[in-house]
Amino acid sequence: MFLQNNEIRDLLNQVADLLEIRDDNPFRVRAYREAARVIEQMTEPVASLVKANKDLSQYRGIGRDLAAKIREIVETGGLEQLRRLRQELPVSLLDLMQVPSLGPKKTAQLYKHLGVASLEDLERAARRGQIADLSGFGEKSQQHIIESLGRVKKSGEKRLLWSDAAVHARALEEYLMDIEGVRRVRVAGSFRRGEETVGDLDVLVTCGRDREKDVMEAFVSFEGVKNILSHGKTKSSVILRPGLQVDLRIVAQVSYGAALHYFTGSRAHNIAVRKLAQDKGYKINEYGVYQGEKRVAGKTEKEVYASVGLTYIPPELRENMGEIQAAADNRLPALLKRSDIRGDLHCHTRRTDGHGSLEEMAHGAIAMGYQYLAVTEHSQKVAMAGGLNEKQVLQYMKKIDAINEKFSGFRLLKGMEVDILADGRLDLADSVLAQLDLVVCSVHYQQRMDEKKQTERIIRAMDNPYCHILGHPTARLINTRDPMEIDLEKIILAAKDRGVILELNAQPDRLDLPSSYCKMAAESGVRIAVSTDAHSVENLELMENGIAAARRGWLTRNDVVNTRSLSELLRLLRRP
DNA sequence: GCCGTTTTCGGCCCGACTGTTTTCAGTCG
Ligand SMILES: Nc1nc2c(ncn2[C@H]2C[C@H](O)[C@@H](COP(=O)(O)OP(=O)(O)OP(=O)(O)O)O2)c(=O)[nH]1
Ligand SMILES: [Mg+2]
Ligand SMILES: [Mg+2]
Ligand SMILES: [Zn+2]
Repeated sequence: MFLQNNEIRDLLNQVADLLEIRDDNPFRVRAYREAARVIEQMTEPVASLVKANKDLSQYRGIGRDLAAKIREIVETGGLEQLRRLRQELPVSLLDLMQVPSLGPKKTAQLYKHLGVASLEDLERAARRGQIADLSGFGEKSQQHIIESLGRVKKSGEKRLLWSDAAVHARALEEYLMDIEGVRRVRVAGSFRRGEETVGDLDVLVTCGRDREKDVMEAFVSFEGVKNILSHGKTKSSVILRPGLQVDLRIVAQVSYGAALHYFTGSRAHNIAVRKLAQDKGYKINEYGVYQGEKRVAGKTEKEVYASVGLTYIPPELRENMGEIQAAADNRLPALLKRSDIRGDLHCHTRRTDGHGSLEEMAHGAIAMGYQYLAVTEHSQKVAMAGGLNEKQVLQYMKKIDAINEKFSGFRLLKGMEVDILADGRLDLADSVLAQLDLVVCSVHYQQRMDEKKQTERIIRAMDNPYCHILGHPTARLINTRDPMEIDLEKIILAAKDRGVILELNAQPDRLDLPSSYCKMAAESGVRIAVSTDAHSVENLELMENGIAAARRGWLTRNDVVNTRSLSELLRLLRRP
């Protein structure tokens, strides 16, 4: 099969690392890394673009040379340049680069003078005391290397799910807010951008005059700290007991906006905004926007953006993926927000594998401020969840009708999450589906089929006129299970043709349909349902997760069906 | 290697912390 975007990204990053160890032009190195980033962020598989003879140099950051190299990678599965580099330098040097404190220069030094080419070599050399004598190293850095060897990220070691990081973030915020002199605490970085997973927590703090030192002291003394990596006046890094790194930055109040902008990133976004400032005769750093020595902005992020002629850019969009041009043209979308949401279109109760009763879920939804909640139990095929057969569905519908009698201004929608069988038929008879308010169809079994078959299976399910929503379309579980091999472009077009809605499942390890495909779907005119797939009353609050993912996909109120009133929603569902 | 209503050549974001170093390079955010 053709290489995936992530595999192409890895090859380009390998070239970059090896060039850097060889002390090549740093800007050339950067160009490879930038191309790798662009490819990682692309929604479409690069292989498809190459096959379709698309001109890759249309992408900013990919020029004539890199376009040709990417094409070579897709067509041959490798890159001649990389093979040559690997003859010149052992590829295991890339492992050395993973050791904290070892970058390209020190790696080259270790290899050149001590023949250190692997982590084992490194440990041996350090323990024998050979490294301390090397120029640029000393006793401390040798000791540091020994300690750092334990912190090398193994391949396959996972980034934290956003929702897991949130638990640590909240605890830390609380601790920091209680420190005397602290004014503001903000978790920035990938966490604030709402990424699916985060590599660390980046926390910005402002405090009263001359309190910086004490505040920093208090931070590194946090009970959860296992390890202090660095400890300076304005910036420190620690490792918490669960292995999570936290970077803390302290600035004065006047720099809050500029610092928040810096620390929220992304790196690529920062570089692009700072470049804009340069072009306009300004300099942006974490302290403010400067014209010469004079600070001209920086108290708020809005000020920072305004200084370079941009409207405020929401954190979720800050990836240098078109948001800066859109802000310059004042055409950023009004992103989906919590107050837009009128209901939830996917949940389970105790009748199958949920925990709440129908009444409890209804009251939970009302407490969320909703007009409707679709109860979508599993169908019979999903036996381990106690899925319902046709007869049971009809009985259950009566029960829901009875409960709905008690409400005004709110309704439980009679739904089902119907399993898509291996051949694309649905797990319940059309005669039953026809009586439901809402049908979510999703794949639970046989997720390993070749792409063509799997895609046909799903499109066949969407052919059923009662299929309203395609549930968790890729079936991925973040950090656990890869997405199914499917042609999502085809599925999006098929959904468009049939009036099928795609689900953005808000479960923290699903976030499925992934954001970039949500963007593609919305651009194709396909609507999205942001659904929690709640299995308990508390789970209804996962809507926030879904909204963050939707925002990263540039979705607006208009793109999302569960922003509609009940009557509008029902009108918008396809009918046979 | 990329890029261009200032440029097709000459720039490419900017700064904190550490350790090794006599004034700063390397790494990292
Ligand atoms: N201007 C500038 N800012 C940077 C650079 N590297 C990092 N930053 C800023 C933007 C990042 O979002 C922020 C935090 O850095 P991190 O390494 O923690 O990255 P981030 O949180 O985006 O992703 P992560 O999930 O931690 O891998 O610091 C850089 O090279 N230049
Ligand atoms: Mg981070
Ligand atoms: Mg960080
Ligand atoms: Zn479900």
